[in-house]
Amino acid sequence: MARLKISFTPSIRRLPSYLHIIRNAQRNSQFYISGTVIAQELNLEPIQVRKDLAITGIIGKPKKGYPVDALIAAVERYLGWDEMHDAIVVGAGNLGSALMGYPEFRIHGLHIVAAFDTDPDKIGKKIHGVTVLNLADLESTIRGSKVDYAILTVPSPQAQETADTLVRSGIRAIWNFTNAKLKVPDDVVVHREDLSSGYALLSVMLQTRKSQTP
Amino acid sequence: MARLKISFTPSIRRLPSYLHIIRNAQRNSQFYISGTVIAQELNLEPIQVRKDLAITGIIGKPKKGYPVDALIAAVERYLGWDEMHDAIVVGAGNLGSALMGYPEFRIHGLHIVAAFDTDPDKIGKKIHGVTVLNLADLESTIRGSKVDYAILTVPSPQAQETADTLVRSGIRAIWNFTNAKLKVPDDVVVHREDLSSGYALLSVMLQTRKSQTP
DNA sequence: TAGATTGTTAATCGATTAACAATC
DNA sequence: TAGATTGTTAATCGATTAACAATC
Repeated sequence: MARLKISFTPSIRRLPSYLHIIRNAQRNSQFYISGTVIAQELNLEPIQVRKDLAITGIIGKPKKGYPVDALIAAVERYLGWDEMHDAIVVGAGNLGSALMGYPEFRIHGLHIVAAFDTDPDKIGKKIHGVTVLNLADLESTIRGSKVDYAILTVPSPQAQETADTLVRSGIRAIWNFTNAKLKVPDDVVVHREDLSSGYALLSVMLQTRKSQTP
Repeated sequence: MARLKISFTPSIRRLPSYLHIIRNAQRNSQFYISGTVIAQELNLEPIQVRKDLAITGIIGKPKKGYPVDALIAAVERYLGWDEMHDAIVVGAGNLGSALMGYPEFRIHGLHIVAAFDTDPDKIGKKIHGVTVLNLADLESTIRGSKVDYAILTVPSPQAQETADTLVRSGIRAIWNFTNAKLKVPDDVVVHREDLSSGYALLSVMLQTRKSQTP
């Protein structure tokens, strides 16, 4: 079970932040934006921004910076955000519901077409415009469709079982918000989003900062 | 505006996952757990797990592994999760509401004592057991209290303004779920949680995997 | 005992940062 | 033109991995 190793992981993770700033520049009718400016907005080093943007293939102009429209296109292209991808939310609980209503996903090409849950009170209802279907019907509904992404927000103990169903249904990518480490075939990609890890970092930062202020 | 640099950032981010596995071992009445076993569960290298656990100060026993109870205590201690910390949620929208109902936070010492919003329909109501108060009253309510954390889930355009209020109110740590890069004094720590960065990674993984399957 | 696992010290790897020539 | 900014090549830094003696 060899896991896929992605090069430039930290750079890829920074690209969405850059994109946000570049889009703001576009909204302000700027034609060029320099790596220096992007770096300033994010408290990063300009050289890091330039290196990161280089992986998208964009070519900047000395003295002016990067052409805004072309840069947005290059970043979106690199991230695969230039095309719409259908997604389903599996588990229409608190977090799943919040993600259905998260407007930014649409901007990034993620189109949530349905949600699935086992709760009879939720099945048939709409949450943030997304219809909740019976989880038991997942395979028959999704199989053969062009849904690429599953956003997995079921309770952790059900995560593996649900992931198995997703794989059988032809899902290619699972965004795993549960605590479970999922076992999936090699041609299915999984990214686990761990909210606790960010909290751990903040917690250690707070302790460090506290002890520095005597 | 020097930003705090935390050493061992990747290690700290992995600790919550370890903790989850070690807790399971405890539930199964195991007295010892080896780094090898933890590594297997998470598809990591055993040496990485040992190095990570070493920063918590725990001492293992050759052949047996780490004593489960002591290991949990050491990790929690290191993360500052051995004591309860009061937190507020600022912005009781979809995401904010979901986080109020996220049961894992309590296990990790995070106690959400109140939420704040500007929406008159929400003020006075309870969401997942948490009372929503008027955002206008934030400073007077929080000032002088022992609330350490603010979970910031307001719309991005209001983020900086709200953060300023939080700082004036004596908040020490901000968990920033908005797109805004916050400007805060040096004695306030901020961690920005960027859901888009995880999605970017998954998206690039999907493309890479696709192109490998011809 | 034999062998699994630890912790330490060293080697490797990859990401960040620095230096600087090219250029608009 | 002068100077800001790019892209490239090299140096540094930190994290991961390897090797291995110690040990229960």
